[in-house]
Amino acid sequence: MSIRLEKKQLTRQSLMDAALAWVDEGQDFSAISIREVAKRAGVVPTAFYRHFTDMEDLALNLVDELSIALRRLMREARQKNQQAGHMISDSVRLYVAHLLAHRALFRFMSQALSGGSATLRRAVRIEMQFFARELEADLQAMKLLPHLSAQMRENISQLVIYTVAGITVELLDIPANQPAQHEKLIHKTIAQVQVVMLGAAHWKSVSPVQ
Amino acid sequence: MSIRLEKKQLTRQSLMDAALAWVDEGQDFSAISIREVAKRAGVVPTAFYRHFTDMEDLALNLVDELSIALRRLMREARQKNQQAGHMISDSVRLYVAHLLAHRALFRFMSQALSGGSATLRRAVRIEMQFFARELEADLQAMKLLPHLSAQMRENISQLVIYTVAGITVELLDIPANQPAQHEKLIHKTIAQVQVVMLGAAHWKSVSPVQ
DNA sequence: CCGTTAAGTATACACTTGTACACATAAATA
DNA sequence: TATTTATGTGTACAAGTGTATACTTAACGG
Repeated sequence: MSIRLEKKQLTRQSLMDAALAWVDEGQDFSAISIREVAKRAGVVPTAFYRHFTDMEDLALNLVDELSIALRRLMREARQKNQQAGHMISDSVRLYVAHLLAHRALFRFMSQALSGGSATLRRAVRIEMQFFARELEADLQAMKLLPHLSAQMRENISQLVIYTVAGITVELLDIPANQPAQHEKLIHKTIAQVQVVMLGAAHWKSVSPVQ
Repeated sequence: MSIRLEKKQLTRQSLMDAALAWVDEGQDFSAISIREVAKRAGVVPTAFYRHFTDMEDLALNLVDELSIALRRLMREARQKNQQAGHMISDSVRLYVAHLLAHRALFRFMSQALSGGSATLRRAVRIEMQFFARELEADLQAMKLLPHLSAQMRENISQLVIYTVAGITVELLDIPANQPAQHEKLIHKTIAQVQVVMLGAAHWKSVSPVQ
């Protein structure tokens, strides 16, 4: 890459990192200003416009980073869980590890899911849908829940995502130095996902429980 | 109530309504200013301080309104579903009805759950926990899932809440005039809750699915 | 090597923001 | 009825905001 582009990418990343750092401090993404993000990136306010038109524009680029993080997570999960005896608990633990390694990014995600502009919300939603579809594909590949329709399997996958989204919000509010509380949450979530999979295994198109 | 207090409550409510209206327009709660909320309430900026110290203070009072709405929802659910053949689907439908009747309040809730200040997040979380505990109490009263420990029943209740939280975010992004899409989501959610309850019914302390 | 280009700077302007302070006025109280 | 009190007003100011415009200067391409 040319020197000029390289430098450009550098400040661009500084700007995005500055916004993420703000979120990581517990501040709301929608409450940061262009000037503030520029200041923290060590750059003059107007330089911001060389990279993004808007804070929303920057946010959409953060979604791309999120996307990469999620894909990496999935790849790693597939490598580790191929023969699988503790598939669910391993996956949840792996997710939590990634979550803690990218706190700011996941915080941004859960904020953008219900805050932010309509387009931003949509972008995050699409990422989560993609994640759910991949999960469905894995279930199919592993010949799990073969008695269910593909649609129902995707529905189940989405349910698992929602469950995991629940732990996400809770974990992000626990200080990083409280592993005991982390463990509690993890166990709870593992049980929840297991209940979901157990229910799916017994599902027969029309459930006896209504 | 004295005339003075009555008038005070009136402008107080105007301020809270103005903030909710802002959220209902799709704007972020954390992005509204004291001046803006005062303007929309038809009152001078400094009058705001006669009622709230902060926007966060106002937000915490909105949580109280939310709390009332949730309690009303639970009471109604109990009255309607006593003998119950379609308990799950009826409950989900009732929830969606309340959600649509108080769009702004639920939007505020889902924003505050992951956005906002730590205390605000905590306040909303506590409301949801309360909701989950009530659900557990109902399960117990109806002698549903009697083979589970109280803790596991609460865990299941929380799982149901998360599931419903999922539909909440999705529903709020569908224009109000698209009942067909609403129906789709409702059916999906009903199925999800049924899967959860089915899994809970088959749960035997250590799940065969791992 | 030298003119061109584009990333970052400097300055400027019109707004909006939170909040302090002194004030008006209607309700409460004595 | 006279006095006090509290809700809402009007004005003011320093600080922060988005963004337009003209600029420097280092890398690029012929």
